[in-house]
Amino acid sequence: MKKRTTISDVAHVANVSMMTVSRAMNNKPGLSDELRQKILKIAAEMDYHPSSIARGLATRKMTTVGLVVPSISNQFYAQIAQGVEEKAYENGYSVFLINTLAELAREEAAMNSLRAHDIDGAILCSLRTSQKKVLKRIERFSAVVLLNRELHTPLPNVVTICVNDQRAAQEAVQRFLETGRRRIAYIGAPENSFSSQRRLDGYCAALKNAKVAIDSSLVVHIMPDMVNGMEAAAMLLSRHPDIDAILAFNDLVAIGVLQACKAAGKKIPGDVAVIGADDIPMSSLIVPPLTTSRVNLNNIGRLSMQTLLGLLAGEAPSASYTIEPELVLRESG
Amino acid sequence: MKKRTTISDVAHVANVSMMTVSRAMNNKPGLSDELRQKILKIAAEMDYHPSSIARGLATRKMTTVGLVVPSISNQFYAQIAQGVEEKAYENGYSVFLINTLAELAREEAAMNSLRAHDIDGAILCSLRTSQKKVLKRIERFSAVVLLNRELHTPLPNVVTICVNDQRAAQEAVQRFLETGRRRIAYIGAPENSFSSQRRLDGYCAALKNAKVAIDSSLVVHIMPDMVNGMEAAAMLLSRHPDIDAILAFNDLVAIGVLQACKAAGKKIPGDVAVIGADDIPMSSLIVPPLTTSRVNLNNIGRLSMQTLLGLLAGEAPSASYTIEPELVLRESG
DNA sequence: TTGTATGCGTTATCAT
DNA sequence: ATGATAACGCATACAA
Repeated sequence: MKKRTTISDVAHVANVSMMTVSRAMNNKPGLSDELRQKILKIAAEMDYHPSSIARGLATRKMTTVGLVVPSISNQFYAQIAQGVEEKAYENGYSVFLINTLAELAREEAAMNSLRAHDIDGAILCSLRTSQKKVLKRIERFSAVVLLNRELHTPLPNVVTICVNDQRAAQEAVQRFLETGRRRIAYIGAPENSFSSQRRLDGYCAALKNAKVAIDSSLVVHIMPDMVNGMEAAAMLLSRHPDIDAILAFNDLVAIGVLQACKAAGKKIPGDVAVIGADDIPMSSLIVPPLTTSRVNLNNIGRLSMQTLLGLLAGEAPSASYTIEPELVLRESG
Repeated sequence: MKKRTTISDVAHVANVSMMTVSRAMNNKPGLSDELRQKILKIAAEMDYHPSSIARGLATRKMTTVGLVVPSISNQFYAQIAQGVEEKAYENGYSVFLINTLAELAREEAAMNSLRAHDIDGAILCSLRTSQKKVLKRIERFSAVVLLNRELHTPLPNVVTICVNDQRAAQEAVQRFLETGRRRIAYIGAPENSFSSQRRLDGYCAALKNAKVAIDSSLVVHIMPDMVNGMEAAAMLLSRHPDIDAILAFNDLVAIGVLQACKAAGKKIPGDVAVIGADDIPMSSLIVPPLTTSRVNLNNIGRLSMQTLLGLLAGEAPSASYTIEPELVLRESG
């Protein structure tokens, strides 16, 4: 490995002080344009790139941010991550990626790691850590964006961005009701998932509005993926053959549900209507095309990073954003 | 934001020197067990976490690695990233994530950024940068893993890991030939994609072995996603109605192909057989289930990180790995 | 316009 | 076993 070129190396070659090189590199005033150009040229020739850690130590700004997600292999977070990274790149920031697998210990480890790396800000997605502990950790960061996680105590350096899961679920169930369904099941994520909880609230609200009794045996909680969705739906359909609609936590689960319905000989949407959430790319391509609620995840990622940048710049943006999903009516429900 | 607790703060409270605290925190010899415990306890109470950037500046080891991918929203890379991050976490490393969108300028920017951040090593996926420039950049890193990119000049600090795309494609085409197909199309990624190039090589090799003439009008290059796959297949089928098999660059493209076939009234696999690559989760669930070649992407990610760690530890592992995909026969071909 | 001294938080090295 | 000092690479504050 080639040795690092330092500002001192450049200063020597250019026959100036380190400070002059520093000023030239950072586009700061205090030297003639001619000299600046000369230094920049020498730096380029020497392939000099300032050490951001040394700079960070000196300035206490690392131009790095942390992105904490349950799992980057989940398309939901991958698309958000793409948006975050794009916006970060556009603004000269680098991003640390950390997966937590939705485990509390990992979430804590993630926040400690980010702190150790002196990140400027963090985007924390779907945190399951308790309110109290979140507050405890957040006070060590200068700026935080909380995605799909509410915070009861507003803080000046924190913005929350939440998808309106409740409204989306409520609309979906209303759609079921309008098309004559009455035995409506909900396949949610684990109970400590805030998103799933909010979707359950919407589900209950819609049923209550329509004066349809809530049957708790029609509500199940699973780790939300295709296979579990399929199994949960198969179980529900065998125990409750009268089910005529299923609201799924997300599209992955919904696609599993579709498979289970086919296997059980149920026509979709004739016998059972199905609605998912997220509108992942495959949802429009499977048979039947899935009715779902859509949010632009890439935009959410970009918005999150943009908001974080605002916070870092000292702006005082609104303490919370709500992203409104749009119900996409296709054939499954 | 709360002010950072430093080693000096802890030293004061514990009434010892900074060095003693440092030794205690790093489990180094040079102090009684009793004192070590006392210091550790005080550090914990003060919520002291060493600054990795300061430590990095002093030791020139940042315990960070860079992961460069074309796009994290592509499931292929997302799953690899998951494996990389998991293995990194297990070994106390943090990972910088950078998307390049397969753009050369971005790839260069990515490598400069990683260098500026003094990362210990990098995992570079599907790099399109020229051999010469890659060598130029790589010499600044102490360890590099190149994924799905060959390097003609072996270097002591570089390991390449490649999926055997050629063999996989060759096997797929052989399968087509064995089932009587003769008009076999290939829908590949852009021409500067090494993976796609290798798949094309396999495609040609299989045809040559079977003494089937290669018709270049049956080969097209697209940005590999579902929609483009669908459009490319529709175009191919309308121009060449006699096509009886299509090899797709990956499953996403293959799924698009499936849609196009249905729209064109082609039975699968009766009229047209289709084989993809990657075995993404949905491939087994769509109708008809997709024949494809499978590699364990999470494992590849873990292997990459493991290999990088080995390199950093000064081990001299084999200069290259080849991952052998497995043809998964389902119903589409 | 340019340079010097100092500090960021930590560890290596050398001393005690 | 413990501590003092320098150094890592850079920028801030101040001086010239």
